[in-house]
Amino acid sequence: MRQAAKSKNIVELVCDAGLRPTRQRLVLARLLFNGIDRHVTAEQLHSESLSQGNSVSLATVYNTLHKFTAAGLLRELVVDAGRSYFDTNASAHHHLYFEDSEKLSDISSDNVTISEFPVLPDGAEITRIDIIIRVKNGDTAR
Amino acid sequence: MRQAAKSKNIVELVCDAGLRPTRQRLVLARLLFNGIDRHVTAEQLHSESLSQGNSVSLATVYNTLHKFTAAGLLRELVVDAGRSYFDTNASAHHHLYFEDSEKLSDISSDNVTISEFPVLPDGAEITRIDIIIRVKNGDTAR
DNA sequence: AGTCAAATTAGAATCGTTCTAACACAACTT
DNA sequence: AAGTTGTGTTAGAACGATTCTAATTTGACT
Repeated sequence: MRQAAKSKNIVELVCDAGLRPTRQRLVLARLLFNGIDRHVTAEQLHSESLSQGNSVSLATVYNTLHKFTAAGLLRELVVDAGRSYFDTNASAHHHLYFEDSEKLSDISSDNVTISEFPVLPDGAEITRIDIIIRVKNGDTAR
Repeated sequence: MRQAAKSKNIVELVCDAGLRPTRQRLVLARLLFNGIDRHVTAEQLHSESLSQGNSVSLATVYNTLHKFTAAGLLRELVVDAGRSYFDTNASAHHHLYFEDSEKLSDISSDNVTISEFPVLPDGAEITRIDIIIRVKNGDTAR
């Protein structure tokens, strides 16, 4: 369980990921890892940092999201054509997707069990299992 | 089980979907519903019809794929950001995604069981469950 | 044949994302 | 504290998939 709430920890978080703790990365990391799990798009995160007065270019937002993802701090997920969400919960779990509001909510993998696993081709290695339960109507969680 | 192999059936297939059997739609339907389940992108289908001498504009390919999807003949699925696949198997089933070759292969839903279903918010209604098992290495199953 | 809505089209427009190449900065030297 | 070097940031251009627009064509029904 990650609990990177205080600023000092944010610097460590970024450094531990093998990344230089630049102003931009710290701004973004603070927005992302504030203790609450989030599902953000690059554009969202960009406008959040701008509206709080911390200018970061969109290119940097993308670069940083990808670096964080490569470092295992984030998980990228695709739900809709033409838009990526970045999930601050990088551990194994699944998703509920509210089609109306285009919001995501986590499902613990404890709540889902896959039995009778399909046979994989020789040499194949599973990198990830994504389960998305698409829902319409109903309140947006979060 | 759909078995729309012969041309006559193709006309019916399109008409039964409530769509006018135009030349373009028949060309595309013939490519799509030839008896073998396929996972195609719009661009792929477009170039297939061109290379067999049947000109169809890309816009029409998109229009048609969406009409067919709305009619329940196809199922759209997103695996990668920025690209939609259309699956000619519209019934409930799941997918294996070969990251190296960017190909998909079906998994019967009989092979996967979800137990301990998560509790949904009030009023929520499941429209679909997508399970994608991402695989690297291993042969591409067609 | 004539009408009219529906379908098709080329090309422009849009959207999210990535690229480019110039500039700035952090960290390490001395 | 200045110099160097490689890494990070940036604005804006470029990109690829998809959608839109407005004009034209077609199919189906008088």
